Amino acid sequence: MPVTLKDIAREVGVSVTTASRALAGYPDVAPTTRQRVQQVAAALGYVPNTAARNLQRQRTDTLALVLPTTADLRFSDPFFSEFLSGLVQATGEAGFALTVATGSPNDETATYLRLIRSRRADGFVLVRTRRDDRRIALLQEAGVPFVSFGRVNGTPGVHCVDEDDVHGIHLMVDHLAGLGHTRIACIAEPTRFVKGYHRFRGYCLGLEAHGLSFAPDLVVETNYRQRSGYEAAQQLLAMPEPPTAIIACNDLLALGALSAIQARGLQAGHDVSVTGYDNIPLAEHAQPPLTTVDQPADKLGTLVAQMLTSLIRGDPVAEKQVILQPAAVIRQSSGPPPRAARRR
Amino acid sequence: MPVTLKDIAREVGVSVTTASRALAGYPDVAPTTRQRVQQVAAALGYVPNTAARNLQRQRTDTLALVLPTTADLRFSDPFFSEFLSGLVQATGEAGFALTVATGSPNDETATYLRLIRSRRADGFVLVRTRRDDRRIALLQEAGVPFVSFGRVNGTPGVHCVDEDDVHGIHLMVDHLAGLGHTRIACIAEPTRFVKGYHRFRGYCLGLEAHGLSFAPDLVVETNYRQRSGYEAAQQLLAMPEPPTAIIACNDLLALGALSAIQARGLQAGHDVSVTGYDNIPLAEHAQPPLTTVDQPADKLGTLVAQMLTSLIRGDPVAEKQVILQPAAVIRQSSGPPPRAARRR
DNA sequence: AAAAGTATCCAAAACGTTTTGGATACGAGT
DNA sequence: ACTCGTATCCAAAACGTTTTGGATACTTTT
Repeated sequence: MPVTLKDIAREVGVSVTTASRALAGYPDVAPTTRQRVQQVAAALGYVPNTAARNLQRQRTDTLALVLPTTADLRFSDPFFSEFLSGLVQATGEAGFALTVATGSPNDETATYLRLIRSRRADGFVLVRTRRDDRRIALLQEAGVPFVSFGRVNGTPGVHCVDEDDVHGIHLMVDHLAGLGHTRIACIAEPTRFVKGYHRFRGYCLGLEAHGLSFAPDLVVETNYRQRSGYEAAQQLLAMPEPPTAIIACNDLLALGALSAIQARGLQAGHDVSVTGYDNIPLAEHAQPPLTTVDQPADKLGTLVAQMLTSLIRGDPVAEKQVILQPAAVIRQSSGPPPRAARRR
Repeated sequence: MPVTLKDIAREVGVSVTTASRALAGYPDVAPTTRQRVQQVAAALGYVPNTAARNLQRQRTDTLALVLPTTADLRFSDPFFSEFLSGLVQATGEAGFALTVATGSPNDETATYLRLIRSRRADGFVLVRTRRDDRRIALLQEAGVPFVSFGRVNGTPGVHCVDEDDVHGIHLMVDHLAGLGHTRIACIAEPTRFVKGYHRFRGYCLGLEAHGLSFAPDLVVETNYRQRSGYEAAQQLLAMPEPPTAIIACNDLLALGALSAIQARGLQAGHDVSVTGYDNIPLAEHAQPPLTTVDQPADKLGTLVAQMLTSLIRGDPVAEKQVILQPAAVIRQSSGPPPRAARRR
């Protein structure tokens, strides 16, 4: 039922070769012939069979994204869906398709190997990159192009897109220290992930820059979920000498922290300051509106897609590492420390 | 570089046919031969070339999902990312791949036609289904299997998965009416979408069931964004005789409404009640925690994937329409109307 | 008039898999 | 000795496209 090149060739009275070359724009086909071929192709609604084309061309014009799916890293982050949105959009605009697969972390290598060997995709998008990430060596050895969302430092020559998380959190420390806070806690993402690690480092470096001492009990390393932010904040607030400010390493954690603060009868932004990271749409409408660091999710997705498709095409890629500079978004969840705390 | 059947055949000293049939489990290959083939295949890390296999089999074992991307329908809904998570997971478990494309609404038909004609996918997942949806006729005519998330009533024989939105919103009306509210507003999603339409109908039917009159000025039809919920609530609260309860047709809208209420110095759940829909993870940690209707996003995604893969395989599908029954989740954003209002 | 160039076309091969339709060899049944 | 079944194998075709390496006819140059 589907119309093939053969149908067009028959209809026009020309060979399959000529039909193919006419549509592909080769110069060795007469203008009138080309026109007739194009006309018939359009009339019949011809679209090349992807499998046949992929087989012959030895490429698929497809990017692959493997979603990390584990119980504790649930995939409900609004940041991620905007990232995906940008990724899909730019992928399509570059004439590529995107296939999304899933692989549990235990057979992660197998998932990637299968995708590579089956030639299902020409390149890979890496997300949730870890500091020691087996996927990188795997893809490099296989010689498959890939772009990581999240900096990769150890290995040279890795293409990646990221925002400067260290600087981003540093901005929050600057902001809070500037307001007079001295006991600043941190609800950290897992530091085995590069972004979580850099955010935590930004916290440490920020404290140092302001001459504040690092107190291990003011740091709670947790996962990405809002509930964890809630629990971590509860724990921090229950301390004998609780922090006056909490830097949460993403907005969901921060929203959880806000919730914990209010559940305790305290006023966020007054009794305790809270900051987040990502500036998801919800942050603006939180109660109180959340001070955070802007991370333009869909733009980052777009950049990843553009870099990866360029890489695959062999187009020159200006920068191997594109690191966006973050901007602070100051809202009402942060304010000066309460007087009682200031007196200490 | 990639290892093919030919490599295995040469290594084992057998024909390509036999190698293929050995791996495919045909009975006409000697046990010892099969074993050697399997062994060599495993040793060489053989994975069939997808393009070649698809071309020959005339199917792709792939599902397609076209993301709706427009300015006002931004794709940052946490509900959706969980839906996608379930979809991807179940798709993979069924041995299918998922390709995600994007199509602006103006060339939507073209996007689908291209995907169909290029034989890129064996079936389609429809989301954001509209009441009058051209995609349905298109896919039916093309004879391509598809499953819609969101009921499709007009056309018979359409496979779909949904939650009973009418009933879900009805539950919220019941709840609010039971608390004594009589002026119940509605912030509706666009009613050209089936789910938005059914939710709005649930509101109307609910009012009717409780003998409450329908007031057009208590209804604001908007889009899916939180900001819109904020603005709609502002508008409702600015009325000379504002509603005592607001039914928002999804959680993001509800969160926006909560925000507007607090910005006005009112207390949600006390001065004005608010309910949402979807029970996204954020709802539980909102301030105050949001009364809403549970819609298990990842389960719905899973169901869609399972139904669609069964459909493609030709397996029997028990029910063409799987409609989950919703459950109310009562939290603190809803309470009895303030006394001043009750007196009226 | 022959040679060289140019414009236009196409048959056949190739991509890697699965399927079709036998072929071969061997032992059992007559 | 001959047929018949059975177990095991494989050459060739097919899927639909792109690419290779000419072929043909016509025009221009020498």
